[in-house]
Amino acid sequence: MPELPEVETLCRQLRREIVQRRILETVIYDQKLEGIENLRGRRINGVFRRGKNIVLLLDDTKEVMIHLRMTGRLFLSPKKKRERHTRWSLQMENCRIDLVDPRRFATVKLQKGQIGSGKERNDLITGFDFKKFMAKQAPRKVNVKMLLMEGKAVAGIGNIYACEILHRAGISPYKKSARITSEQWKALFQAARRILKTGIEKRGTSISDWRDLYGRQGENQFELQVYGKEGEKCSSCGGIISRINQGGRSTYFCSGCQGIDQ
DNA sequence: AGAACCGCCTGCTTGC
DNA sequence: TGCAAGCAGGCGGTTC
Repeated sequence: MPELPEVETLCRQLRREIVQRRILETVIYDQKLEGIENLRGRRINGVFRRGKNIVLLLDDTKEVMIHLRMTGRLFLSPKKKRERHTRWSLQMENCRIDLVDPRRFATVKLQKGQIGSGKERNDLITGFDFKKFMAKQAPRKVNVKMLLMEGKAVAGIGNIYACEILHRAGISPYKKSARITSEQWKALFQAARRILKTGIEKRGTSISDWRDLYGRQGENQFELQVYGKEGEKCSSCGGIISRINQGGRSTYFCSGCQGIDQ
């Protein structure tokens, strides 16, 4: 599932391919996406990431915001036939970019440009306001795992990276946010930055169907310590990794390294 | 207001 | 082998 490192990977690759290029045509293949205006004739002035959104800045002050949700992928498709489950297509003057999404959760929105409104400062890679986090988010009653996955609290973190971050930080997923000290939060965010940066360097986690713009697998799946490893031995302490359910989602953790803290 | 839950989707895995 | 049930999960919306 595309999380911050996967989306960042796509943004970097897209930047190389389509910035300053003109759009010849956009095509909708899924009724769910009907209503997206045809962007014919506009130029792409920039590509950047906002949380897990990919933002294409257009030359008319508007922007296209793409969210891949779970199974969405963007492929550079030189001349090939459309892949199965192609939902939307961006025909550029130099290439074609296809949005492929088997489960149809992905969204594409055309909206007024919000550049300069990146005031949230809740992104651990592009700018994080620790004081604001400590004031607004840290005192909450939700457990730390679910807080990490809330886009408004911390941008871009989904299930895989949340599990990996907590393992690296040595914090139990059960731990209530309000019971974590400022020092512990600092250490947690330091661990988070390391995990996310490695994810970006490895071009994402291809544990199931993630592929980059060129259809290549990432390599971060080889870095995972707990996610998807129920019953396996923890590489740090030799304990057995467990899987629990939190908010309807699987959490993987090592009680040896992270404690129980229910 | 904040926390918890629901529904959107489809392909793959599991169990009988 | 075949078919149904179970599972995966981000996030906006709804309910408690």
